Amino acid sequence: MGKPGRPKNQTARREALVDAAGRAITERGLEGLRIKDIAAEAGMSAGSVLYYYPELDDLVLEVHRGAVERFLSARHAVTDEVGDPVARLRALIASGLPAAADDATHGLLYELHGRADRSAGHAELMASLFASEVGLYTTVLEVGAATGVFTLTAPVADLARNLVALEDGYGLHIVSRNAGLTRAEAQRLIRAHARVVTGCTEL
Amino acid sequence: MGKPGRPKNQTARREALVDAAGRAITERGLEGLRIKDIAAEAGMSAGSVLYYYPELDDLVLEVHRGAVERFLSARHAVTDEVGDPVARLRALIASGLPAAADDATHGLLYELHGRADRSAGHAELMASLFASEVGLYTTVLEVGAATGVFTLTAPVADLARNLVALEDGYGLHIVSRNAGLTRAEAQRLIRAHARVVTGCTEL
DNA sequence: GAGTTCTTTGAGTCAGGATTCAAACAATGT
DNA sequence: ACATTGTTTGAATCCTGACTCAAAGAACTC
Repeated sequence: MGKPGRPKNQTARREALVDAAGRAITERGLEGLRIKDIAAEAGMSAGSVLYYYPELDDLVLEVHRGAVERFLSARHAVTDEVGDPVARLRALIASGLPAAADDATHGLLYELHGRADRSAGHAELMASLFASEVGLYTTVLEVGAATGVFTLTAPVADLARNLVALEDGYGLHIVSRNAGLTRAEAQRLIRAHARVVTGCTEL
Repeated sequence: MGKPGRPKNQTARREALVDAAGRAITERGLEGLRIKDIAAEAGMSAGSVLYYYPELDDLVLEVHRGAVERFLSARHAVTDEVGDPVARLRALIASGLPAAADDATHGLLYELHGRADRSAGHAELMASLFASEVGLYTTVLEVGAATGVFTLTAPVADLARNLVALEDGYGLHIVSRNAGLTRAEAQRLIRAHARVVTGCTEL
């Protein structure tokens, strides 16, 4: 029937599996994750999934790692495009909110973050993501302050963390389909906050 | 063996089940929820659980509803104790953060909020909780502004929402065991923010 | 081109948990 | 006391999905 054999190299197949698992999770959620679905999504058999990932948790952790990585490099890319601190900060804020309730990346991230309270690995990833995001805001704020465009009202580390926390809070509500809170509104609110704490009216 | 019969009234048993399910969820998580566990926790048989809740989702939704209710009335109680707007705002902030990583109520809430993206019922509860919390902050801020203790830097509705979003964002990291962020630190950061936007230095 | 190794498959087994259900019995009414 | 109805149980059944494994076959070696 099928076609047993020896088709590909290991790393490529693993990537395919991580990819497939990511899709499966966004579709049915972590709770509804079945290795059969992963296999189907990757176009292989259930046996192969176990062959590469005897411990399913490892696969899920890999999905998380990948999502964090992609998300961060996307944000880096977005902010590196412009030099002006004001435009940068704006871009940073925009890139931190889910595009819509069904934003795939954010959906994945929040779903996987939910594992953090029971899994050290996921907790670590979540914490490192937070730290990196704080880092992004920190540098942008510092550049702005050095240029004189921003007048910071508090230690830059504090401001950066609050901005990330705001993102996370609003992001959570957006992916959760809170009807009283659109993405545009959240963006406006975060910007308003940024305007106050940087003393920069043209934000 | 056991003792079949007709022991109690319906509403009491349902409450017991909701209670038991809540405990089961905090222990093993939503994903590991087994009706056997609920039954054991409630001191009855699996059959009885199905008798009262043929649809398990209804039970979980009830747990969510209960958690939101308790959480809100606790926060109301805390802020109603004091009259001074400054003390009130402080108390409100303190009551919005998880006591620790294993805070039962917050754990439950975040776990259940995670369902919101797939279940309209849970989404509604989450949204209504958000709205209520915004309401709490709104009144405190308004009173403070009227008294002259606060000088608001933006529409009160905006400030209130940002405060709740901050709580949610930091709360998420606290229950997720983010090692780089203690409850005390989060509280300090939110207060610092509040100080800036209310222009109230003694916060 | 025969042997070796690595991959893949799918059928089969196994375990765990949901669901069903008949029996048992308490409460309540008559 | 008897009948009726509402609750409870646990054993039996059914289902789903994880996991096993022997067979098949590709790639690679020499």
